[in-house]
Order: sequence, then structure tokens, then C-alpha cells
Amino acid sequence: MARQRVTLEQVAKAAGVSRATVSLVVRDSPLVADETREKVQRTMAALDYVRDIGAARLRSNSSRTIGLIVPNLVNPFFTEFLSGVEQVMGDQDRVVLLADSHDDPLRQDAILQRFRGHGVDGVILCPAQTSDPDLLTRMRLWNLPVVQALREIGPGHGDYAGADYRDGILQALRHLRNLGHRDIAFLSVTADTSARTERSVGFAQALAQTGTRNAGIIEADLTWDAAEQSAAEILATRATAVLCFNDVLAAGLILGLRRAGTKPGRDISVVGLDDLPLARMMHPALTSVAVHPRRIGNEAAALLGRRLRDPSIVPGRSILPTQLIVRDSTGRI
Amino acid sequence: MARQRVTLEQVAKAAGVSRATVSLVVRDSPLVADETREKVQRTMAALDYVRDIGAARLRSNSSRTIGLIVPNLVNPFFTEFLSGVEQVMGDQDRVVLLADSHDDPLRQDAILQRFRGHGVDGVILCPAQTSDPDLLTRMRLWNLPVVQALREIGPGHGDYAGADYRDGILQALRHLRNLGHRDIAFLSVTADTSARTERSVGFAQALAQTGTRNAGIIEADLTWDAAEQSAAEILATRATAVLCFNDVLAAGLILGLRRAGTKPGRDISVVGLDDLPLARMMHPALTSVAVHPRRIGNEAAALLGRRLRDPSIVPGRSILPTQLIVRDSTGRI
DNA sequence: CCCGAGTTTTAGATCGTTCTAAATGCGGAT
DNA sequence: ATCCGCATTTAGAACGATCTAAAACTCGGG
Repeated sequence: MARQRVTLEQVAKAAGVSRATVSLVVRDSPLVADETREKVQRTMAALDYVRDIGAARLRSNSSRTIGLIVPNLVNPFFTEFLSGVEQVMGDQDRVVLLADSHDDPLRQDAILQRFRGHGVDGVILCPAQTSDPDLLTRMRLWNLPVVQALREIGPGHGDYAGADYRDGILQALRHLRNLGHRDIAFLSVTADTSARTERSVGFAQALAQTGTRNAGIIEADLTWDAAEQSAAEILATRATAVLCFNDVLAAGLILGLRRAGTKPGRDISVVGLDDLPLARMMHPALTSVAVHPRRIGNEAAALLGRRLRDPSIVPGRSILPTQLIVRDSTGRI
Repeated sequence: MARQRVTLEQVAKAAGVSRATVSLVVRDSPLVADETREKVQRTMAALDYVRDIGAARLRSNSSRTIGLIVPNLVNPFFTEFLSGVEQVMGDQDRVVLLADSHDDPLRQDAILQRFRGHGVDGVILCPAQTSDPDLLTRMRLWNLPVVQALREIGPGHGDYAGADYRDGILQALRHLRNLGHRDIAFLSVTADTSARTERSVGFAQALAQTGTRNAGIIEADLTWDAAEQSAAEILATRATAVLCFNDVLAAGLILGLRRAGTKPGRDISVVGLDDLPLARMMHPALTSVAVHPRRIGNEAAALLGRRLRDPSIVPGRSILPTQLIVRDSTGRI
């Protein structure tokens, strides 16, 4: 069975015009006469012509393709984000190349090379933990536009989309303070990312601003099991409330606390970050800071679109507001 | 800032050989002498050469790119599946183009055209509901290999990867029967897919095989809210146990039941399908049929890889076993 | 009847690779 | 010396689009 791709040439022959004219029609150029345009469009439809983007890119350097690298496809937070990116890109008639770095900088490098080879127009990157600080410089040398999202390499410059976690944490601690809590622990992660430092710093600042006290910072791997294990450590502190790095940890912790015989929401308060859909489903339903990862994905995609249209534009930083959603896992002391 | 892509030509010049030789090295051809190969490889590394896959595909018709279409990126079930696909494809040094059809056949068509334009080698498709039955014929005409997964258009032929839902449902109903339940309701979805018919048929068969009775089939949209609403309808039946289309519906239902004052696991038993991670986190923890979507993704990717290697190979059907995970949402009558 | 301005169309080069078919170099058998 | 076979290398034509620069029309005005 032969390769029977319909080419510009064939459309041109069938419509009785030149290849160049058909190419103009394909690209919606105003240069072509209305009558010709229609004739050509009819022929294209009749022959089921599909433009070969690869060939087009070879000549024109625009592949209508972007790369997306996330550190973890299993975490619903990133998949929500991903779906936000896909949505906007789909509407712009761009295609998303997806890859999972598993938070491994080497793998991330390999993915970037692969993306380069495929001629992506740009990349949306949630950098893997401990990414090489001058990765961004290298990418600039490669002429590869990048928008960072959710995490950031080095001090903030370049396009970035994220959420205002600090304010979210402040809201959470205010809420806890109002319920009478003074000693608050922080269940953090082991992974070393900008997201972690941002939240740690946010926690410290919020303690100061609300007049509450640090009852200890516990670290766990970013898995439900690890969080469940950490319940014991948390209970060993004097904390009456716990702020969690994210909802996954919060969910695990609550499971662990319940297993240990404590009643989260009564004996101890737990606040999550992210407000994943599952927050509602848990028992007790989780008080959490809504971050809207999908919207961050929308923003990141929009930023990249903007950058591709005008490479010299000044870097944009979208920090979306967060808001505390109070449910049953927090209660008066 | 100029476009400074390093090409075969430049590598060839620097290494003092011809373009063709460098091309052979790039493709690991055995035709080239070891000494030359090493020299060329050194030069490539020094110049930071990146092979342009688009240009390569233009000549050779292999883009090392596959398209993946899922009906819903928000449902964790599909993202687990997706991550399974990505994993295998990444290992094969292929890139995944991802798109979300939102269960809309028109959108699905548009995506397929886009993928065609990008010259994907093949497609993994979870068909949108009510997909045109002869979509598969069209794709054959396009010379576009396809592996279906999780759902299927028309009667099963062609490569397919899925799970043995029927057996899973049978396991679930046996379990309920052993707990003393005789009247079982089925909380199904409105969407019209092969997945739904498979589960409906499975339910009917399992009723017969276990000597239990159909206490009613309720339909809900595939959202947590809709499932929550349906609790009232369920309670209006004589059912003492409910089998749910999937865990998302089960989770919503449990929420609705609790809100209505019933205690799932005691007053009424609930079984989910899929065993998403959240099944463990709910209260009561959800009894569910494990399906391992990630593995199905692995399988689908493997099937497509096989097909690409040998287009004439006989179609493969991977139906993975399922197993019932008993937790707290089911109990003796 | 030719000219210039404006509109529409086109030939041919080009992008970075792979493929085909032929050229080259070398050692040993004739 | 000449020729053969083998291993290695290469020139040049693809692939399917876009781009550049120029050609071909059309239409009033001089």
C-alpha cells in the first residue's frame, strides 16, 4: 500500500493554478482573488488535502507545536494544570507535546533535546527539582522561548505563571488564628523546588503576621503513604493545627491521624493547599487554599502565545490570587 | 538574533566528511567505519548538533511521534492512563502529542486532522462518545495506524487495550451476594460509549450468574455533583447495594448518601469501578474494582509500537485482569 | 497605443534531512 | 599489471512546503 499523501502540487494541478497560489490560499493570504480562493478551497476539500506542517516548518520556522514538561503526571494538580494548557493551545490550533520529567533533571534535559529535534516553537516548563540554574541561559542560546509555571529556576525573571501561595498561606493562618490556634506545624516535602521555598517562606511570614508560633516543620515524600506515616511526628509536636504543603499530603495526613485515633477538625485542625477536587470528598472535608491549577495552565499558555507572537515583548508574570475554602477539617481549638 | 541551527552540512564540513556520512552516523548505520563514526560523533557533540526530525520525516516517513486522544483530561482515570502511555513512548524515544476531545466527535475529527498534518506515525484513541462508526475505515484510508483503548467503536476488531470489566463486575456482585445482598442497583452514566454498554451487559450477566436481582438502573452525568444528586433516586429503590459505573460516581454518591443521613457500608453498600487513588481516602474507604489504567496505557503504547514496527501484524487485543479491592463501603446486610 | 500603478499569479530556490546509485580505496587472486 | 569483491564514502535528487522576485494581467490616463 503506497504512501498517497495529497500535496500542494496535486491540488494546484487539479485546480489549474500554481503551487504558490495554493500555498497562499492555505495561509489565508489576502493576495489571492476571491474567485480563485474559492476554486482552490473546493479542490482542497475534494481531494482531502492536509497541509504538512513539518514541511511547512522546514521553510518557515513555525511548527504550531509547543512542548510541555511536568514533573509528575500522576499528581492531579499537574494534570489539571496540563488540561488548562491543552485547552488554550487547542483553541490556538497548536499541538501540545507532552512529557513527564519525573522530577529528574537528566530526564528533563533529554526531553528538551527531543523537543528541540521536533522543532517546537516554545516550551512550558515546570522545572524538575534541582534543575541546573543556567538551564534558562542554555535555552536562550537555543533560541527556544520558555514559560515557567508553578515552579521557577533561580530568581524570577522571564515569563512565569503561578499562584499567590504566600497570600493563600496567610489566609489559612489567619483562619486558624481566628479559631484560636497559636501553635502551628508545617507538613512540607523533601523535594527541593522553588514551590517549596515559596511555601516555607510564606509560612514563616504568615506566622509573624498572625502572631502564631512555629510548632515544627516536618518533611515527607510527596506520597500519600509518607504523609500517613508522618502523622505520628505531627502528633509529637505541640501543634494544634497543621498547614500542609498540598492536598495530597493533607489527605494522607488525615488518614494517618484518623488511624491514630485523633479526630481531624476537632482534636487537631488540618489545612491543605491546592483545593483538589478530592478535598470535598474526604472525611472530614478538607479546608484548603484554592489555587485553580487549570487557570494557571491557561495563563501559562497565553503567556507563551504572546511571546511567540512577539519575542521581544517584556516578560510577563501572572500570579493568580488564591482563596481559602473552609470546610470541616479545621475547627475551634 | 539569527536562526543558528546546526545542520548536517555544517557537521560534515567540520568533520571533513560528506553530509551523507554524517547522516549515516546519526542513524547508527553499520556502514560507516568506526574511526569515522567516532570523529563525527565528537564533532556533533562539539557543535551541539540536534537532528531535525521534521526534515527527516519529510524524506523518510517516520516522525517518532504519536497522537493520543482522550475524552476528558480532568478525570484522573484518563490521566493515569495517559501517564502509562507517555512512559512507554518516552522510553521508545517517541514523543506524545496530546489532545482532549471533550467527548465531542467533531472536536475529535479536528484533532485527527491536526495530527495528520503533523505527520504522527500513529494514534492511540479513546473514542469520543457517539463517534462515527466508520471513523476507523477513514483512518485506514489515511494510512494512519490506530490503537483503541478503554473504549471501542463498533464491534471489536483492530488493536485494542482495555480491562476485563465484566469479570470485575462479577467479582463485585459475588462479594455483595456473599454479604447477603440480593437487590442491587446500578448507577450508570448518560454518556453513550462502549465502556457503558460493556458495564451494563456485565451487570446483567453478573446478576444472572450470582442470582441477585436488578433493583434499578439510575443514570447520572459523569460529575461528582450529579452523582451526589442521584442519592435520592437510589434510596427510592429497594436496593441494599449499589454498583457504580466508576469511582467518581461512587464518590459523589457516597457524599450524597451521607448527606441524606445514611451510613454507606452499614445501611447501604457501595462498590466502585477503577480503584482510583482517592478510593482509599474517602470515608468510608471505597470498595472498588482495580483496573490499573496506567498498565492499560502501557499496553496500548506497546500495541502501537508493535504495529508501527510491522504494519501487517495481526491485531492484538489486551484485556487486562481486574480485581476487587474490599474496603469499608460494603458490609453485611 | 503605450505607460505606470495596482492587483494577482508564478517559477525557481530553499529549508535539513534521507535515499539511490555510483564512486572510491584497498587487498588479494589471477 | 589487471581485475574482482568488499567496505566505505559520496554527489545529487528527492520530500512538501514557503519565500523571493519577477511576470502577467487589468485599467485608466496621456
